[in-house]
Amino acid sequence: MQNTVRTRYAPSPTGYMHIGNAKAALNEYLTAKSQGGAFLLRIEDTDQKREIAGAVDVIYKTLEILGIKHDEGPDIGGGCGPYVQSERNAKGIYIDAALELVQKGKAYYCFCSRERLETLVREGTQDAVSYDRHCLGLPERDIDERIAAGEPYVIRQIIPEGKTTFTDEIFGAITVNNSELDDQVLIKSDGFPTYNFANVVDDNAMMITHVVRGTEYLSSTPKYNLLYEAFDWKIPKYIHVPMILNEEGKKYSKRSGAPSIEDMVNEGYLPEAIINFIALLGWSPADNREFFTLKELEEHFSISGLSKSPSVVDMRKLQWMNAEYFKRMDFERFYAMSAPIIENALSGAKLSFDTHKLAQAVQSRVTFLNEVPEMLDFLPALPNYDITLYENKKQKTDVSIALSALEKSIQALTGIPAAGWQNDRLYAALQNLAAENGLKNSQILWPVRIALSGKLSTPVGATELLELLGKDESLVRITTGIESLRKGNAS
RNA sequence: GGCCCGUUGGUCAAGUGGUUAAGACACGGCCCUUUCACGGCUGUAACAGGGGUUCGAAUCCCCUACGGGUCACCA
Repeated sequence: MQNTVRTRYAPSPTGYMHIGNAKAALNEYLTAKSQGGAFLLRIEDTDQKREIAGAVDVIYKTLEILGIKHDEGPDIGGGCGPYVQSERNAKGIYIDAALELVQKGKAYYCFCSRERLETLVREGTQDAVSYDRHCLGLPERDIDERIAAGEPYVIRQIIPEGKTTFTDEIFGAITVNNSELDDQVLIKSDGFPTYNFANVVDDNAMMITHVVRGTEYLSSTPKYNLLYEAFDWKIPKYIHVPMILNEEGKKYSKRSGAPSIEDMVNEGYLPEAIINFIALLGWSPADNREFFTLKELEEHFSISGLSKSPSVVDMRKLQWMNAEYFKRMDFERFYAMSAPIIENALSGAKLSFDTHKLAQAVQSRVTFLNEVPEMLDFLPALPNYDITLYENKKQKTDVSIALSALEKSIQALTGIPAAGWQNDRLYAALQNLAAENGLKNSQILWPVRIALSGKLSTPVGATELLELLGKDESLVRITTGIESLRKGNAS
């Protein structure tokens, strides 16, 4: 197949990956995969000062967690390697490219010191600096001598006069006056290429067809075009996607305390929920559907669904989605994930509980797995609780109703043999009890549930709790409840 | 400050000249074998403002406001 779509995620190894970074990778990935293309990973480590040890491994690991697989990259190779810019630089790829432009008269050596550069101020502004082409047109002999003498230099591209227009797949045609642009540095004095330059050289070498990146690159895109034009290379399609903002409306970033994907997963966010959630940020499917696996996204993603304006991350919606993913998960998988937690939470208990039943009870009401221990903490031992829990306006119960409800319940329950201690039968018995006494179901069931759990909320209802705790323990707890209600009433 | 981009409810968003301006999260109410939840039903809530163009504008044009991005030997 010719003209296959090729995209790349090209991070700098400067630390962990957060939602914003993951979204960037996902955009590249989906753009390729939705069109049957290839997705590659390239490491852009041209700034040695900012590099952080181990960051590349974090990138591999995060992408793996999320299920975003690259087809080519430093770890798996491919036809366009190496895929790490420092390695490419060692092979002279960038300097050769820059020299090619010097040869063509489209770039030049510049020996200006940083001190001199700082004295340059763009007219009409306070702080923007513009290079004055001081070194343009130096005699070749001078250049050779100064280089031979070891004087540091950079290589700059000559920005031609006129205007530059590029077309973005989302924003359309954008035109900028070249006078806005500086003679950009291609090769830094440390011999490394600048980001922009390396990016263009590599995207060309790696046959990247679609450049997907954040809108913060919109205003530097003319520089990219000028580079492609200077080399007479084919310009890729540009797709500038809106940025991801945090709750304060600022760019989602490490600086503002964005958590890493790894941390989020450790806290209990499911990778598939994260993927689903971030996919819907700044993009919407043609049919307004909300739930997608990564595979489904690959089929449904389309550039036309991308929006122009930035979107704010709403963690509550992510949490909702996480809970949805637990609910929709098949039980076997949920059981495998939750059973160890349930068993650990109950490890000190004298009673034994049916882990299977507890897992079922908990599955539909959990947002994070680490909530499970707290949900079940009343099972091993009845906690101390305040008798005000028995008061519930909506259920029309108060302390005195609760007391008589419990007294009547304990009689009715005592009569049920341990062998028939099952939810259906228990429910029927308590329902009868309510009917006989002219009470609402909830006026019996609420107090019973409180007495059994000592908590306002439990993962299961009153009669299921009875079954779970067993006859003996249930009667003990209800008796305890009666006693505390009597005391409370008396005082 | 120059240049570039954006602006539909608190948030995500549909919508591309004619709609009662979808849907989701969150929030409120009601219903349900009881709590929390699930589920079902339902409510509050939006086209930044002003001018045009048009029979008709969230949709097209202009201006203003606000927000963001960018102007590096950082990526």
